[in-house]
This record gives sequence, C-alpha cells and structure tokens, in this order.
Amino acid sequence: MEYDFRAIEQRWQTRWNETEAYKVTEDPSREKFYVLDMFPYPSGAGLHVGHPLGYIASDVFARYKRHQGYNVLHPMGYDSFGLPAEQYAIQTGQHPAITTEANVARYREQLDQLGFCYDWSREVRTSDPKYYRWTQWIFAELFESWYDVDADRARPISELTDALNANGLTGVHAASDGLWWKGLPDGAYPWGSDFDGQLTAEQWMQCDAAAQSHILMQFRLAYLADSEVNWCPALGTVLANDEVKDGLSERGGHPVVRKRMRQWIMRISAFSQRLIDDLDGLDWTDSIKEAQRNWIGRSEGASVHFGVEGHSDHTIEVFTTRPDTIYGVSFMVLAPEHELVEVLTSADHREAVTEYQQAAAMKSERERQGAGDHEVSGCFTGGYALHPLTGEKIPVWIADYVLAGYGTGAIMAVPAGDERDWKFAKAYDLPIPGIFDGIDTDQAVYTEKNAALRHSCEFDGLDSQTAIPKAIAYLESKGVGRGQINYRLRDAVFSRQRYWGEPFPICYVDDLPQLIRDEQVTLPPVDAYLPTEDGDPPLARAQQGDWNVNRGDRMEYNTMPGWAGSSWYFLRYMDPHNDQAFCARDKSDYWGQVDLYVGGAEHTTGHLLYSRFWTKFLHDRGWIGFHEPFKRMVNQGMILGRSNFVYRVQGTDQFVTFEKRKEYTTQRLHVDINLVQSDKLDVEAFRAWRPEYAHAEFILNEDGEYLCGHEVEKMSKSKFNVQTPDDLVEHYGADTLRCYEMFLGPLTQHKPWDTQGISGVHNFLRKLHRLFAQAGGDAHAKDEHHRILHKTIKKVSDDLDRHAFNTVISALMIGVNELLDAQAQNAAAIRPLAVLASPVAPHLAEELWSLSGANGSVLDQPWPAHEEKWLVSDEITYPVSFNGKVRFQLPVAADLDAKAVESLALQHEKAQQHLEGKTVRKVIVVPGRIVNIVVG
RNA sequence: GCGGGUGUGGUGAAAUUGGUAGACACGCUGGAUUUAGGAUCCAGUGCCGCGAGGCGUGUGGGUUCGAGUCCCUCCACCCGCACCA
Repeated sequence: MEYDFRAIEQRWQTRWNETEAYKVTEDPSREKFYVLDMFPYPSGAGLHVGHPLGYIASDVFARYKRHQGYNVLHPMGYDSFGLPAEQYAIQTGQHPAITTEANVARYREQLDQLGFCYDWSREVRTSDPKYYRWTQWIFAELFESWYDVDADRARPISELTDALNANGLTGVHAASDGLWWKGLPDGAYPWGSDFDGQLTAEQWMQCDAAAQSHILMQFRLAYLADSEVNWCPALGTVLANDEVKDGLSERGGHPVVRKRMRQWIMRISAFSQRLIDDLDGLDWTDSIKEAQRNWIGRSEGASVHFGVEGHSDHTIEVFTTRPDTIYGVSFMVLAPEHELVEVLTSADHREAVTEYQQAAAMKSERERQGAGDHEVSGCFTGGYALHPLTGEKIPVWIADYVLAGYGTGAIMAVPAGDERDWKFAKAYDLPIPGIFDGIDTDQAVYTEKNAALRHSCEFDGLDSQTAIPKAIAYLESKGVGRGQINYRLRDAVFSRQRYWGEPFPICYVDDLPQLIRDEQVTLPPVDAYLPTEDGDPPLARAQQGDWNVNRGDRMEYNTMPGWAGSSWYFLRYMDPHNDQAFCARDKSDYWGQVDLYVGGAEHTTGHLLYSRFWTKFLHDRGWIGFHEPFKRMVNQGMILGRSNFVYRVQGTDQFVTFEKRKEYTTQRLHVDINLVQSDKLDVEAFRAWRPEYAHAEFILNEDGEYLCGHEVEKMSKSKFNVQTPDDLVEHYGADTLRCYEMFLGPLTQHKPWDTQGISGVHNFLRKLHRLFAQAGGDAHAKDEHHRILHKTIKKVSDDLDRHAFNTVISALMIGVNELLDAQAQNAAAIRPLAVLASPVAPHLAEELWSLSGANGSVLDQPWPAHEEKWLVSDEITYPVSFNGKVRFQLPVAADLDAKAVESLALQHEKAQQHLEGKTVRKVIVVPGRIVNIVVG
C-alpha cells in the first residue's frame, strides 16, 4: 500500500473539523499549558516557507504537551490593523477592512493545509470592533489611572483626587514629568512663579474644573501632552522610535523629521525599574533580555545644580554618572533647545547662538546623530554658570552632542574623563583640568575608573568607585545635588495620524478630552484615507453623521498605534467572546501566563516592552493575577532564501552564463527561482517572464546551458527567491513539510532554505507508513523490537523537552530504519511509534494509529513512557584508547567491575602490540564509557 | 565603540554532565534493476596515504589520563544598540 498523503491528510483534517478535535475549555481538574505564536500581520503576499517554522515548532510542542495530559491552549489570530492595508486603501480607495478580510482568508487557507492544532473558535483580530472595544477599554483604564511611586503600582485616578482633596500632593509621589506644572496651559492657577510643584489641598480646591482636569492630566498613565515626535510627511503620520531606521521610516524608507505635536502618551517610564527587575525571572535568551535592558537604559549617578551668573533665580540641573569628577568641570553644554539658552545668551553672542539653534532644528534626526561620524560643533552662549562647590565661573556652550531628550538636556563637561567632552575641548581650545593622578589627559582622554583623583579637594587620592558615593553624599550635604537614577526609556507616543487603527473613546469639550465609556466608538467611514487639507488625520474627514457616537465639540481624530492591540491579545484568547470584560478573571486565573511563546527575534523589543507594561498595569489594577505575560520564549531563526542571478552584458539584450560572466562587463540581476532548476535557467520561460526580456539572447556554456549564479539572502518578493509552502504541500504533503522544516536544523538558528533535502524526509514518512502497512496482529514481537522502540521513546521525549526538534526527526528516522531492518511486524508492539510521530506528522500518525487496529484518535493517547529494562543491555563495548587515541573495541559483560575491565583490556592481544617496549603508567576506566591506557 | 550570538565534511547538521568527532539526511561516486527516469535497492563517501599509519571541530596557547565541549589570546562573520552625559 502506497503512502497516499493527499487522501490521508484530507481524511484526517475533515475528521478533526467534524469532531472539533482542537477545541479546548477550562478544566480545573487538569493542569494547563499555554503555547502561543506571535500572531501575524496578514499581508497580501501570503505565507512563505519561513513563516510556518515557528508555527510548526509550537504546534509540535502543543501536541506533545497534550499527549502528556495537559490542557493545552494553542490559539491563533491576526494583528490586522496596520499600514499596508491603509496604503493599499489610499491607492485604490478600497476599504482596508476588505483587503484585510481577503488576506486573512488567504492566511487561513494556508495555515489550515498545514494541519495545525489551533482552537480556531478562539481566533482574534485586532481590527474587529468586538476586540478593539477592549483595547479602547484598557486605554480608558490607563487614562483613569496614575502611578504611585511609593507603592510602586498603578492606582485609580479617583484615589489621587481623594488625596489631593485631603492633603494636596503632600506625602504623595505620583509619577509625572519632573516639572509637571510647566506642562499646564497658561491660565489661572492659584500660585505664583516660584511654585515648586508642592501643590497644597487649598491650591487644588481653588482650581476650577478645567484647571483640575489639566493638573490630573499631568499624572494620568495615558495623558495628552505636546511632545517632539518622529513625523513622517510622506506617510502623514507619527512613527515610534523603533519604526525609524537611520532617519527613514522602516516601512517605505521615507524621510522622518522632528515635530512638536499634541499627542496621547503612555507613561511607561513609571514602570522602568520593574521592567528591568522582572527580567530575571523570565526564561528568555540573554540577547533579548539585554535588548530590553538597553532600551530601558538605566544609569546611576547624580543630579547636580549649577548656579547661573547674574541670574540667581535660575539653576542649571545636570545629570552625571561621574559626580566624583566634578572638580574637573571646565565648561558646560546645553542642548540647543534647552530653555535656559535664552537666559544665558549674552547680547554679543545672540546672533551666533540663534543661528546655531536654527541650524540644529533644520537638521533631521538622521543628520544630527550622523551615521557614525560624530563631528564636533557648538557655540558659546557668552553666559557663565557657577560651580556649586568652588563658585568658579564656568563658560556655558550649546552643542548638538547634548540631547534635549535625555537627562536634563544639559551636562557638566569634564574633558579629562569623557570622550565627547575631551573632543569638544580640543576642538574649541577649552582647558582640560588634569584630575587623575599620574595621567596626562592633555594627550588622551581617561575614561577608566582606576586612577586616583587629584586636584579634587575632599576626593583626592580616591578611585572612582570609592569617590562616587562620597561625592553624592557631599553634594547632598551642600544642598546642590542628590543621587539619581536615570532611564533612557521615554514615555511612548500613543497617537497615530492614520485611519486603520483603533479610534480613541474620546471626544473634546472646550479642548478638554472626555472619555466615552457607555458606548463603543467604532471607525467611521471616510471618503479618502489621507490627511485633510488642513493636515488633520483621516478621521477628521468623517462627517458628523458618519460617527456612530458623536459627542462634544469634536471627536478624537487620531487612532492608536499598532502595538495597542498586540499588547494584550494573549489575554483575549482566554476568553475571546466575552462582551462584559476583556477577559474574565477566572479565565485568566486558569490559563495564566504564556508557558511558551514562539516568534522571531526581529522587531520584538518594542512589542515585549509594551506588552509587559500593559500586563503589569492590568495586574496592578487587579484585572489579572500575574505581572509578566510570557514566562518562556523561543525565537526561531530566519529561513533564508536562495536567490538566483542572471548576468546581462552591459547595454545589450545579451545574457551570459555564470562561467563566462567575467569575460564581459555585466550587470547582475535577480531572476525568479521558479525559472531555474539546479541553477540552470529555462531560457524560454525567462523570455516569457517579463516583456523587457522577450528578445533576450543567451551566451551559453559548453554544455549548451545557461547557468545562473546564486546567493543566500533574506527571502523577499523583490529578490524573487520566495518559496511558498503551497507547492511543497501539494507535492509532498503537510506532514513532510512539517518534518522537513523541523529537520532543517536547530529552531533558533538562521538557515538557508534548500528543497533538495526534502526527499529524504518524505522517504522517511513513506518508510514509516510501510512499517505499519505491513504489520499484522499475529506477528511475533522480538526483544530487539522493544529495545529499538523504547530507545526511540526516550530519545524523542528528551529532545522534545529541550526543543531539539531537528533531532526528534533524526531519532524517529533511526527508529524506523532499525525496526524495518529488524522486521518488526507486530502491530501492537509498534503502535506507540504512532504517538511519537503524532506531534510532527499528525495526519500520518492518525492513519498509522488506525492501521494498527487501534480505536479512537491518536490525539487522545497518553505519551508513551520508556521502560528502563529495555534500555539496559547485558554487554558493553568499551573503546580502548592509548594516550587518548582509540585503538580497538572491547566487548565485555555489563556487570563487570572496573578492575576486571582494566585487566581484560591489558590482556587483549591488540593491547599487547601497543604496549610493546613501553610501560603502563596509568589506566583509566570510566564505567560504561571508555578505557584509556597511559603509556610512556 | 558597546552588548549578544555563531564558526565542525562538498551541503544542512549531530555529539544533552569533558569520554569512540561527523549520528541523521542531502549531494556525490560505483553497482543492481529498469524502455527511460528527477523511481527503487545495495555499497562507498572528513582529509592525506597503495598500505600501515598520520592529520583533523576558525587561530595560537593552557588545564586534563582524555577537550568540539573548560580557561586565556587573536581572527572572521551575523544580529541588536549606538553622541545616553
């Protein structure tokens, strides 16, 4: 009987659908296991062979856990809001929902043919109003929350209002921008210009409702503020930092400039320390954890206040990680945007300063940060700061290299100990006070921390490690500074000027945002998906009657960013149809954290950070019982494509074969891999491929063939090297593709895609099928068959436990080969093999299970346990080595002790040859492993 | 520059705690069968050597009876971050 994979796969997929084999429900009597894939954005291109790699791995693991008796949650859905559908809508006028629907259908078809064990009844789509209703709800909860720094958790805003009514801000540490009152609009507030943020209850009560609302806005976790954003004129939208690469938009590669806009912002910075600390408990790779830490960018140091000469009402606050070097300060630098530049600039420097500021503002982020070459530029303000310890006058400069967005936007420059300060001092001929004993900092900067300090008064003779805490204490005692921890992580801009995203449940009354909580706001239809002529986002095009809810003076026109919906989707799978809550607490208590999260490592830093942030928030507010979403994560490597090239002779229609390309001046062009077989080009197909090649002529090799060049690179449409799973499933079946992708190599490694090897895996499945097809009930099962089977059970189980899917396939191949050689024909005896194969080849496994005469579905079978008695053998073959080089094999009884093995080894005739004329210095016998004889 | 990772046959790779390096596959070579094959089966296949044997896990060193595995040095490549005070 042949292995008819088409019939088999069809039959069992139908059966699974009929029996709802993969539907799961909460069952407190069983332990749960949650296996999650990073859900895809349904792009128009469909899946290529790289996409399913992670899905297959997680599917294999989910099935394995199911066999082990776990109640396995393994859902799938779509991150279906996004830019490509919107761009397509702009070009064609087609509503993005239609495009998305079509793409989702295509994805589903491709996923279905691979036989995944997803519980599709739990499917989610972020663009479905029934889903984004709850994304909006979480936003609303964030809006209605503040961060209590002392309790280190988020709390309802009503509790802050209560505190303000009672005691003002006294005794309350609410996370905010440090100078929160500066963010208030101009208006009547019951305090003067010397207000320092210590709001009293009286002051709070004197504010009218609007003023109070503005004050509360400074503390909400989702708040409105003017902020400098990455504005992409071509896309008409704001981009997150991780959507900008080298000053260009990641999607489309359009220029990005900085612009101040009123935006919704998420106060993720309040969670910085927890986002760092909680990494320790996660089973993620070091590189992913390190990327999280880098992104958050904690640094310890001190904030120090410098006086301003002639302006006793101002101080310049700086952040430094090296307060010990404070006596080495010879100048200060402010970011060009720093608010004190106005104050400090003297009349004779005003023109130059203004010019420098303008030049800096004109530059894009890209030019300012420069692609590697950090040119020194700056401008003296003419103003002076006063050293907080010596009272010395210190010139104040402005320069590009100080960033407005980090720290306080100002630094104390210590050229002796900081590379950038040193370069700046050299460029502008500023003094470099030597503060390190025995080190000539005129010649080179010294950034290490080992040297003793000098010319530093109370810190003289100390190394940095010792001096830093002393310096902080000293600054504190003088009232000019304090220890401080700084984070690079900035609050996340949450507004996008796009159509295809979640609308905010917000309207404005007198420019004050009002939450809409009693009714869901859904996306209104618009006549075009572009900004308005006034530059408002596309939603501003909606007419009054187009909104299903229309309140206040106007609705919010922005939509939420892509990461909104993807930050909590793992929770919705637990309770996907709940219309009373985003997820019932008893459901999230049962399913809990994701036990295994599988996805690519690319672009995940932001996703993980935001998802962890929202999880912590929902936990703080008591909506869920855990504070990290993904306990364990595995990042699959990228599958690379193998591209083919043709070589066009410059300026002609002639194409020269790979071997002769050097004889001409040629242009290397990607050619569709479907026109190439084993690097040989089908020249007729090539002519037919594109009109410009219709008259192509070919310079062939000796064999009369056109040979293409090749290279391994990322799979992409533009490189014509995309392999879709569809052809392979058609040709070999889903089980073969599944096994092959697993067999390719370690899951986490990048690897080139090469279909040549697929026949080997297909062959294995055919042999497996043959093994069961020829087995009968009355054949005799020999001990050897049991030994092979139990060895395989152990190996496959161990390898699955450690996610070594490639060797799972190898182990099964070995088992099948050996059982065929040993003529194992007893159906009952080989039956457990069907269960072993079930995670990787589920369709065939069902077929084998039924071929072996068993009832029911293989899915419901417990995972076989190996029996130790079949693994022990009564004979062991020792490799015997001399000085570490193996010379012969020595079979002995397994229960022989080391001494006896040693003497047998030494007596062996081959041993005698190697011992001739030499003395035995030592004999090492490692029981069960090896014998090593040291001679000399 | 900083951080993370990877270097093993012609190719993808295996070797889980230091114990026979190259399992399992692909490819290749030879053979059988076949009208033919990109089908099937058998044998061979790390390199050098007729052979005995020697050499082999990016480089150089170290620890050890024994190193792909542990330590140090250097090299190459990939990924991430990057004027972060």
